[in-house]
Amino acid sequence: MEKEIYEMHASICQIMANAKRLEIISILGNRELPVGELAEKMEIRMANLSQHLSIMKAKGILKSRREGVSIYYRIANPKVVQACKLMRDVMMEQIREKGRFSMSG
Amino acid sequence: MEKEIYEMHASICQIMANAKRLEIISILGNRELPVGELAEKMEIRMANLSQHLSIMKAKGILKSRREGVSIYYRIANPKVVQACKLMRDVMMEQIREKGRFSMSG
DNA sequence: GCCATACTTTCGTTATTTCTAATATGCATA
DNA sequence: TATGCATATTAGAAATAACGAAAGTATGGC
Repeated sequence: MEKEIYEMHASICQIMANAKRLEIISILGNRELPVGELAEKMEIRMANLSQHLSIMKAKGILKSRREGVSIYYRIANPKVVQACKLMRDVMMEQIREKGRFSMSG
Repeated sequence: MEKEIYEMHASICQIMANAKRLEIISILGNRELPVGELAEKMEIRMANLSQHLSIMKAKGILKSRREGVSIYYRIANPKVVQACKLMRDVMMEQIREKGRFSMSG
């Protein structure tokens, strides 16, 4: 059913609908980092970061590997980064065109 | 402030985090359609569709023009369609790789 | 001016998301 | 096996989003 495809599609796009998850994607880029280091860079509580990481991993956006006591996360598919860039472009073009950007609207 | 950029970015990405809005983007593609016709294709109530259209227009994803009594909507920036395609690819690759896709996870 | 059509807005309800705090797990080393 | 460190999970509260129903607005024809 076509509608189910849209549901699945929406559920994966939802990853990018959160500022902290976008920050994770942006910080990780093409390298891998342990959770603690990410938390430090982002200045958020580790429990909260861990929740986001687990959501992103479950959706297949991130992958992780353990090295001793720490767990390294990385982006699973570079297309996610591309898609993010495109949407950022869209936003930037809007800001330029209109001189503003309505977050609430 | 960098954090604000992520908030703005998230708020525009949020458009794609909803099945009906993805369907709107997919149906519109590079043509324009009046609201009634969209509602018919999507099989949803016009009030509900109108709500989605208004959100998308406010975010600059859609543009509209009136022609007599009907209002035609179109996608404002083709990059949105590209971004959608990329995320759909990510999803499809996952389905292929894993033979499954976890929507809830 | 009055009515029909096409669409939009408002409001109340329900569902989903996000966060913090607290608790639990997994691994390494003594 | 006991302890400590890194990370994960759970529960519950607060904020946000989505929907339907009903009322509102704009346009065109009579």
